Amino acid sequence: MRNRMGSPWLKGRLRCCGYKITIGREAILDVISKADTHLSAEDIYIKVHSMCPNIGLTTVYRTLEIMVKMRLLHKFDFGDGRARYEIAKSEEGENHHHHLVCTNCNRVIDYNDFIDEEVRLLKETEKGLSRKYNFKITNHLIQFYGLCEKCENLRIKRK
Amino acid sequence: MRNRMGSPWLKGRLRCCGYKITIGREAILDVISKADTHLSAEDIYIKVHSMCPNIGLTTVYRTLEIMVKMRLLHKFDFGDGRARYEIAKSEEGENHHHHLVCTNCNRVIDYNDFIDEEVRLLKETEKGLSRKYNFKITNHLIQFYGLCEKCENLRIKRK
DNA sequence: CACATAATGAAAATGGTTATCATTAGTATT
DNA sequence: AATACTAATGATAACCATTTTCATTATGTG
Repeated sequence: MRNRMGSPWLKGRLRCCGYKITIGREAILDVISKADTHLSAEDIYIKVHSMCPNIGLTTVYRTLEIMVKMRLLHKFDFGDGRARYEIAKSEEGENHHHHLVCTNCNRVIDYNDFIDEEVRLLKETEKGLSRKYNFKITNHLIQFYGLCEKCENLRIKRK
Repeated sequence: MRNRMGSPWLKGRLRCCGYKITIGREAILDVISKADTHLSAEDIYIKVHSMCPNIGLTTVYRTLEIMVKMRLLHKFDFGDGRARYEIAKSEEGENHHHHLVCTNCNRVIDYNDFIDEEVRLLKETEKGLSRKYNFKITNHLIQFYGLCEKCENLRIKRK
């Protein structure tokens, strides 16, 4: 588990989607799957670049795009002006979580309490929505917004 | 209901938050509350500008920011590279809805089926999360992603 | 009515993301 | 292994939504 470089699993996924297998793609997925926070494209670039200095920011963006499309990654907007990425595990898996986003400092807390019931309800809703709107649902997003402990304490009325 | 310009309600809200009352702010809220789609800052600017030509894009951005902060508006990211805004009605109100977002063409469908049960569960979850993470929750976001009817039909395997 | 200061508009700057294009590197076929 | 076809790449520039700056104007208070 320490080093997934050369993961045959990723190779298979890339190949069967018609994509080529490259060091860059392996390195990028490796970095994201090891991360414990939500990395931005630049965060990922810096980490990947330190291992493979011949991988540019452009490639990072392109790779992120295809991996989101392949549903290997989730892309989030937490309101700080840049996209953030995390590994997409199965929706019932132990890794599945939702987010609490502080609207003041943009801190993000992952939670997986209450997830089971949320997911159960979402599945129901999905079924109904798919039928009614002829919409093929592949993913959902739940986020709560508010003030984290710190920001609530030093709450500022204006600005 | 046709013309809310000069709404004493907005005046009160602005005043009690320490903001001044200006034509621009009234016009901007007026445009958004009459809109039936999710407008971007530029959309709003164009509409407001046609009525009050002396209101600039900068002011629109600044006004949107404070109105989101005052929770008069909700700000959304539907993945097309610009923020979109809608009037924030009460969460139990008849206007409350969630979104279905097409990841291919970025079309957004508002739905309010199943909302009641979703909202009920969210309230529960909120309570638990607030307590556990000491987080003051003010808002939530639920979105489903997938392919709308049209895009699913002309589905393209790659790119 | 005058004053303090918030709000504004025009213009420039910012910064995340995308497009361009010449070069490199996978992969399937010999 | 060598070839050929084409996807992938990196450097650079372009893009474009949003913010910042700053001098000017307008609002609310005393």
